[in-house]
Amino acid sequence: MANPVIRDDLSEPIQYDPGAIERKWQRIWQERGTNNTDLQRAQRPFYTLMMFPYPSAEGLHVGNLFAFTGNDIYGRFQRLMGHNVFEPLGYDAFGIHSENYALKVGQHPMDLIPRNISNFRRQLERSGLMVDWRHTLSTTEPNYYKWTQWLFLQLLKQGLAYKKQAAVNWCPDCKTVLANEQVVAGLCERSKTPVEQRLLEQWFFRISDYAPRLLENLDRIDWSETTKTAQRNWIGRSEGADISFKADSVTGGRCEIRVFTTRPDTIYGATYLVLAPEHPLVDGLTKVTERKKVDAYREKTKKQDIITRKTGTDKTGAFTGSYAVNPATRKQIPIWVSDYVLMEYGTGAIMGVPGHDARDFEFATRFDLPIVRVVCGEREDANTPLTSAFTECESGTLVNSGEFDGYSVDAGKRAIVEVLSKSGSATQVVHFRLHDWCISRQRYWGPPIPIIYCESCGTVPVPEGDLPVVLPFIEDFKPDDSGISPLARHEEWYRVACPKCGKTGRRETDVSDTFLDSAWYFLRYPSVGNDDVPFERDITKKWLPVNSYIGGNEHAVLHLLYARFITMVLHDAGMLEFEEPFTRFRAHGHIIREGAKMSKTQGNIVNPDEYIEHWGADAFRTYLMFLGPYEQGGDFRDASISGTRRFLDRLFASAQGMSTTGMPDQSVMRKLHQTIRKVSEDIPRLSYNTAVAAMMEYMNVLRKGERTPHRDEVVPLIPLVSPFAPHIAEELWEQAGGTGSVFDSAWPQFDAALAAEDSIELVVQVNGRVRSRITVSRDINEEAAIAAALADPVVAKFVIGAPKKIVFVPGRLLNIVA
RNA sequence: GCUCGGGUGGCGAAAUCGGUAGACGCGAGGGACUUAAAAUCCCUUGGGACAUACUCCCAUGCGGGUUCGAUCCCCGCCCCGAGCACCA
Repeated sequence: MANPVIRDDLSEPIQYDPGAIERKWQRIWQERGTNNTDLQRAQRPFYTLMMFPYPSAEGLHVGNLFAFTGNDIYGRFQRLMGHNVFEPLGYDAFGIHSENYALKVGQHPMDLIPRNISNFRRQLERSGLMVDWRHTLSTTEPNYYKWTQWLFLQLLKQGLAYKKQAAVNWCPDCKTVLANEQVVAGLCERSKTPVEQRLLEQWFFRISDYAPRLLENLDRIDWSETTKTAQRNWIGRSEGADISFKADSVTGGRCEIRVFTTRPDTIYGATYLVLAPEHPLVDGLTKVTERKKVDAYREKTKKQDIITRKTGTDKTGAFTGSYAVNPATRKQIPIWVSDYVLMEYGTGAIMGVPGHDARDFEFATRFDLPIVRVVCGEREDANTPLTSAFTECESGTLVNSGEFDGYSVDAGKRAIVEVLSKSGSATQVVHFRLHDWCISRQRYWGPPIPIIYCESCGTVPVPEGDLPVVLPFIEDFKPDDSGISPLARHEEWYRVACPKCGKTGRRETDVSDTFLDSAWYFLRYPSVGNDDVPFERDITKKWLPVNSYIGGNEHAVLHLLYARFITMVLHDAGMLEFEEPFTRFRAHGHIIREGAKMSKTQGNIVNPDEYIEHWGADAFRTYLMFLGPYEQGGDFRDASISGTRRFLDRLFASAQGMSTTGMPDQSVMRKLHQTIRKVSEDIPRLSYNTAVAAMMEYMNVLRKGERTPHRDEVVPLIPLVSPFAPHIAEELWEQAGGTGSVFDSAWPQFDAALAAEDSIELVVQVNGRVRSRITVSRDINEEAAIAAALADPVVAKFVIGAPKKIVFVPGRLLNIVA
């Protein structure tokens, strides 16, 4: 054990040299394996996870570092609290982003990505994260995506993967399929060309089967409320009824049109029906006289791209010439076709209730269809004309609704469905807006979907023993006008023997969505190194679910939902004991710079290397955590970093000249324990900015006046700052004679008795306005407080006559109402 | 349009349960040290009134309300950010 450093000559202060200290400790951590976790022998496992980055060519973004540092602090804190913390980090390196960049710079992603990863690794190590690098991974490694392909086969086995025709976004200029995220206002993000729609055969996962569970479980997990809300909205549960309308088909015979509505109470106001243009019943319902118009309309809407259709507001449509019977009114109502009804949602057909739905009102006005009031509020009656749709239902009462007149909206819903269900024309149902997950990508840079098509055997899964289906190195990976994957140009790759019959088959040439790579990576980390299984049973049981997950809220409805879905599927297959992967999730905020968004084009991106070089990683980390509330983000201002650096300078200086004799100052010790309490409370709730502020405050107290701080006043501060500034903490810990790593020491114990103040400042208000502050004993009672307050001349001045009322908040405030 | 955040000094921000508005930091001003500068250290710093002090008034996007007391709760608006968007 080293002796505490005691120096006589303080005139030449030892300079704090972050560069040297950080290099030294990063080397020692590496040599001693300080950041490695013994996963097998850990007694109190704590898995802390951050969303893994996409390793871009530009290098680590300061936003990544902001996120990672917040996670690292939490992990280091848990370690000091006695947990065995596992903090892995890997790379999400497949995907269109990497591919487009590779195309732009004319290099191959297989060359580019390893270079980017090693640059990222260098930057991440430099920033002092407590990452166990023995467990890193990249989604692009065959020994990782082997298991991504395996996962696909498991879903296929469970009947949760299927193939169907679906529309994709197509950019005619880039000659490529685009992800939805790359279509901005109907235009290709890169070339600004209008995006077209193409119909292609695609693989889907039945995530919509899991909608009820994905929704219900949200009540049981400790996640940021904003994230849960986003998922709830995305899953979009709607309670209502499917109602059947009968109509005569043009080919003779009756047919039944099922519509979905959340407002069965308004059925007496349903004056027409609308089918989506793709609805299978449209053909059979279109009269000869109308066929031309209807066909033309369907053709027109088919050509329209997804975006125009979604954002267009002017209602269009065509009349089929047929009529259906409203089961409530028994009246004949016309059947229309319009693209404001979506085939993908509900039953692809609706009943038009123009009086009580804004869109139906617009449609009925446009095509002169009857508008009937069937609900009125407190100020209307059955005959009050409608100038817009009346959608208020809280206070609504049914009118013009036959036997249901006078019912409230809620009672009407129940009663009408009940009556109609007796004749079999209504069923209570729940619909979700969550669609199945399309995982096919007609691109190169992803894991090939492990399927072989055979003329005699059909769709054949690649046997698990043959995995991985290795992504071949090809030069011409640029997508072309054909709308098929670049891999489809390589017969030598896709032409293979059918695993079942041995005849010539053809590989699936699409690759899977990047989001599938990231939907299970947290299961892999603990088992990295074992290539025989995707995740080891025992180690998974010990380490999962993830204790703490931190990431950006932009993934609230994509990655976070997919990861939950995949976990549930594996749970149902008996491979996992839990069905929710992340016990606690917190969304971090985003940082901007000098009030503006950071962007490449604006040239205002913070390069972490330069800042770390200049200020040191510790000061940079501490500043990132100090600049704003972690869960809300903040404004990165270059001029402000000096403040956190100064704090570390002072900390370093204070630790150089500590006195080891005599007793510590009592009021300093009181402040110290108040600081311990504050920091211990702030870190778990990710209130890092206030934790740093509290330590700065303590530093100000410690340095007040011309005194040499006592060892006992300084040493407990070292573990306290260590999560934020790990290198300087290790250095000071060593200097102070600590054994081993500071991270294997203990978090300082808060002593309530030491922190307690004897006297307090009691705020005295008169009529709710602060008039004075008096110093009194901590446990002063009401009478004594009143007496002391009235003795104050300023208070006395405002209290005229006997007080009407006294409000006394012990230890805080006294309010005299005069 | 809907949903979720947010709006507080010159700036980044605090205020954990309805109880001292502006902690902490930056910047700015003044001072000490220095031949000088940097660094460091000390003091001041929301706005206004008063010669000064004591003190008082105003102030948390805007307008109301509840309360002894509102940055915080309620009602009605405005603005900024993010996400979703014809979801019946």
